[in-house]
Amino acid sequence: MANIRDVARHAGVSVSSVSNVLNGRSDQMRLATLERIRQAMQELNYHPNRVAQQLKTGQAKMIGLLVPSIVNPSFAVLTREVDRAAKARQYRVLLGNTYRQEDEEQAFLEDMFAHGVQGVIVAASAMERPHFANAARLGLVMVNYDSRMPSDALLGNQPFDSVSMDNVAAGRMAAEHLIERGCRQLAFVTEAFLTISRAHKIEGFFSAVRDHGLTDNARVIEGKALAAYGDTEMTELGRTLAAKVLQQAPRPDGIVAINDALGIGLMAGLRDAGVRIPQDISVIGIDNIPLADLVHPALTSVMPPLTEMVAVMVERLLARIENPSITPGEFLFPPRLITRHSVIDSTEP
Amino acid sequence: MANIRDVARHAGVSVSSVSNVLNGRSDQMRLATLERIRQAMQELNYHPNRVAQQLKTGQAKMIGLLVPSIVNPSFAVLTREVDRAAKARQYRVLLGNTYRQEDEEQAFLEDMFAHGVQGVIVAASAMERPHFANAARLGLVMVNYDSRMPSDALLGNQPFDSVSMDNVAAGRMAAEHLIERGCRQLAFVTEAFLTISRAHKIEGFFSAVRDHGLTDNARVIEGKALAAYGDTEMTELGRTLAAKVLQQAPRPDGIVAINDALGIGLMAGLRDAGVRIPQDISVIGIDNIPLADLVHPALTSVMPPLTEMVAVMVERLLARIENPSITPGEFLFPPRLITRHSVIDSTEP
DNA sequence: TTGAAAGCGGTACCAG
DNA sequence: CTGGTACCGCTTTCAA
Repeated sequence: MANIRDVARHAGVSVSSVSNVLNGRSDQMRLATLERIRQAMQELNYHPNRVAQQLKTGQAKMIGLLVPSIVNPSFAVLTREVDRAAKARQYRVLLGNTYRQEDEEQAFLEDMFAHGVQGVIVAASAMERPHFANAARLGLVMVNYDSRMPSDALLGNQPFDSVSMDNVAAGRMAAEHLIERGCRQLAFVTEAFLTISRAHKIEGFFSAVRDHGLTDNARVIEGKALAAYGDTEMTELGRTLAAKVLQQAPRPDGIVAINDALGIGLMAGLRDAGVRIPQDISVIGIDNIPLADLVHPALTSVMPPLTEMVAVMVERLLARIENPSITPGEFLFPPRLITRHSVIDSTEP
Repeated sequence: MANIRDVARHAGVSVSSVSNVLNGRSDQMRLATLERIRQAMQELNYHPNRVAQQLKTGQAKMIGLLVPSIVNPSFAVLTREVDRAAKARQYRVLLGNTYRQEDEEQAFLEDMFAHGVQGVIVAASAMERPHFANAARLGLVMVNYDSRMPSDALLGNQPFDSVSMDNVAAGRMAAEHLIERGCRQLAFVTEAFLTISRAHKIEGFFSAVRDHGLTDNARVIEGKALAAYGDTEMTELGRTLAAKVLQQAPRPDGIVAINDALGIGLMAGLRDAGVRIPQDISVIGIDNIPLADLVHPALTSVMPPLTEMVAVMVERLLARIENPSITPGEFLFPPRLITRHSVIDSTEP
């Protein structure tokens, strides 16, 4: 591995000159010198040592990505997008699975400091935990994805950016789709633990229901999952909640599931009970995980515009690393409806 | 961020002493000094700068993980296990999605050098591509997971470790399970592109078939996927191949799918054609992705003992970084059968 | 326009 | 047992 001195010697110039071309300050340089340096780099197959650069400049060219579990397809897709966006700007991704555990999160943040990583994307974590605020105070730039803040009291003076789908709109969009397709007895099925994004989805759901004068026919059905980070648990919960749905009188004919995994479990549970989907009951999810396409009937879902969201997250992260005085902001993205086959189409025979 | 000099000053000792306790060379040290240093570290909330350590020692405390696509659940699970194993040894994981593209792989390897990463786990890639051998020559330690070598001619003098499930045994185990459960018309359904692991699975399949005198009733059914790295593609291929399966005469009553994703698509396609699973046709996959549990009927599958395999991969990686003279080896792991509900149980009524 | 040299935060050798 | 110091590879003044 050749180093900058080798290149300088080989080109018969000083180290500084090589450093200058490395950093794009070759405008004032004599062309012949520039050429000689370029040549030398080529011939020695020189690649600057990022570690040394980093030690000197404090710039890591790495961003951290903290996810509850990479095995959850939503986060796998997020990770791919982040990797893509980072690569486009010559950054690499340091991944951490924290299973929503405080000690893992804490350890991950400490490692980010130790590795000189200045920016981290934090997905779906309880950002009110003190170690996040603490890390922010110590200069770590963070962008939150799909916040789980328990209250929005803090919004506006958070120490990090927040990028989410407009969950109120998503809840409304889901409910409205069901209503449009002719459903009149609506239910919102969810995990009992209330996060801000869940509260927003429910809020949107009820706002649509209200607009259509269906308030008396709408309700929330909830149950408690054993663990909240896997999809298996969500699916199991959905399956369990099928019974609860069928106990309702009058029985719902349209259901919004808080996320696709739960919706898929719910469909399985309903089917086991002899219910036909969508003929007897329509189901719509929120998330649009790849699995939605593979079940039968394929699950209609409301999806976040992930690529755009990730672009903004990475952009903000790098901008705020550059210029720490930028005030953190909140970014909301409109959801999109992906129509598949789990919602009845009354226009068809 | 306090540095080692701050600690030394605070404790009234020299930098070297602090460095010594940092590196566990405190045995010869006066206890009082040790204590003072410990105290100082505490009080200043000192965390050694890994970047500086790395520049000095060349040790990165990071390992690279190259996967075709993190969105493929098999690789997501692999990634989680690698992250776990790495964490247990105080390492972090640098992730790269390369979509099996040469330029992406090449760029990833170069970045590993630039970041001072000395060990990389390479999953399911075409290891005969020259940039891998080249990276090995330049000192990068690699462990291959689930090799895609087109021929085993090179085995034994490869520049990297190779860790795989015993694919012959896996193919045999799958076929034997079907036969035991009463299937007599067997088919092996696969993607047409032949990798070594695929060839081995097919070999195992036929060896079981032969042992039971069923050779005349067994065949391979294959199709070409548009892209080979995603699961969506595999699932689509499976769906497509359902028609081909149903054209066979006599119709198969037991199918081994080259991987779970394809098996899941196949089940979807068969179901759409009115075939009941497992009553009409049994399906068994190879992989055991989390999805297998979420579809209906849940997919019986042959699984690699992933946790053990990852433990070996990480162990070998770190051992060979420590001592580059260790000869690369090949490690084969026996598969396990995970019984679910996609294979008929003739013992039940 | 180019070069010399200090220093980023550690490590490790050698002296005392 | 502890301290002084050269050095890892690069960036960045400051001088020439």
